[in-house]
Amino acid sequence: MSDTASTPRSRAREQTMRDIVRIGREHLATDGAAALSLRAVARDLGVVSSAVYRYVESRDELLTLLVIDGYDELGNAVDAALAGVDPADHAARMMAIGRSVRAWALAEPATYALLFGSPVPGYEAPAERTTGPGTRVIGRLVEVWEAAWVAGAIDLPDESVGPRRMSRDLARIRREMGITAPDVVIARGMLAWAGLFGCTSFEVFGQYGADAFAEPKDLFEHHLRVLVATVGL
Amino acid sequence: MSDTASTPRSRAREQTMRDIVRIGREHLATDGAAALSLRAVARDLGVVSSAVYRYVESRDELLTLLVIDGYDELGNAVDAALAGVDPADHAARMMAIGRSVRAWALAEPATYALLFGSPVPGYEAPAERTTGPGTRVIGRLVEVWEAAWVAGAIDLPDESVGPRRMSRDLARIRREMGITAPDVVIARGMLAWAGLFGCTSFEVFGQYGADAFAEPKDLFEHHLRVLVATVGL
DNA sequence: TGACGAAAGTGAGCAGTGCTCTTGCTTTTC
DNA sequence: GAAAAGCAAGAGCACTGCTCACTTTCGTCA
Repeated sequence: MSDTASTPRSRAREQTMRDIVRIGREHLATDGAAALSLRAVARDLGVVSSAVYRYVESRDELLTLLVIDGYDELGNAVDAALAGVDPADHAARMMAIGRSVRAWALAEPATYALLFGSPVPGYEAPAERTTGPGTRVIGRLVEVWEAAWVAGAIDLPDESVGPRRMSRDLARIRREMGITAPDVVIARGMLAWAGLFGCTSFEVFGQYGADAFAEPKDLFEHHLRVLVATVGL
Repeated sequence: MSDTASTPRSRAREQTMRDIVRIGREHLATDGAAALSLRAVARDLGVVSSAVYRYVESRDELLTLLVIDGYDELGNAVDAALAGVDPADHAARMMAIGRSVRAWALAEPATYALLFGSPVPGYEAPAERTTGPGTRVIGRLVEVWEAAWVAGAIDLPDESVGPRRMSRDLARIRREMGITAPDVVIARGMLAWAGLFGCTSFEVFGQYGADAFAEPKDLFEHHLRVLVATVGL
């Protein structure tokens, strides 16, 4: 691709791109998404503001780069956490995913907010560039659930989860993701997914109240255990 | 208080305040929180920008007014939904709360994002003015759980939910809220609360994917049922 | 009734923002 | 070595939050 060209100019260009993303991440962490300013990035880069537009089309484009960067980092954190867990211990794997999501969110609250908080007004992440890295976490979760289902480790009542039109949607999802787990596993898995991010968001965004808990991790661990049970593990 | 004074001038002032909040809400709905501009509000109000500062201290102050307004509206929506439900049918009451939260969030996504999404950068809602209206929904939920507990309608294992320090925190919460339900009810209730907002946020913020479900309400209903079961109802 | 004083509204101005465009300069390529 | 492409600069436009000196309006009280 472009990095094989490696002319001096293209190498300088890529270095500048990396610098821009790096400085953008710093500003994101310190000032938040809406305060992200291309002019400020340009100042830190030691360059006049208009020069940045040679590299980044717009402020929204920079946000998109940071979104992709954030999804990648979160995905790497989850993968790293999974590396040390027995592939056959499905509950432990789901717990590891949950813990690593929470830990990463607390470590990078601004980036977490950019990915999972309210959308930045007037900005919409271009799906074709963000859905790939954006689905890594749920992808890993689905892998765990599917493996557990195949291994017969999921204990759930074989209940109907909704009207037929919903089963059709779930069947399509099953087909697209190439899994075999039944409706109830997928539906409850999505609840666990939303619950995981609900708990994480409440903690990161301070919805529980300033210091209601001396050790919020205790509460999260309990919630995570219940969520694991919710999917029948 | 001040509305009893009712001098002509104070009445005009209050009307202007209402207009500012109304226009602010309109802009919030159409453009989002970060795009909320005092100058634009002033234009719609038919007044020069600096005049608005006679009524509102700053842009953040306006955001605070909108936050309070939003919490009030959500609280009213929940109360209205509860009005028609049998007080003894605890599960139905919890379902009603959940449905009304979701419905209001879908009807007012921008306000919902302001309340429960990522915090607006550089802005922090002053707790002393927002915690009151901000706790109405969780307050109603706690009422339902407590009533169900007292009525013996909650079926949960009497399990330990975490280390002793967590029980201390839960005991403090129990005391402050004047309830009697045990740790597991409170802890699982908080999970249900976070789960409710996790599901709602995923739907409002489009995390499920553009149109993965023909009728997202089906999925939400299923999730709500599971959440109700999570608290033992 | 008329004068006074407080409140409301004005407009200029500062510092910041995103973004565009022209103008020079440097590097790559032919 | 000349042409083409890439890069940085700086001016400029329209917008933002917010302040301040100023004028107008209006309620109250003598």
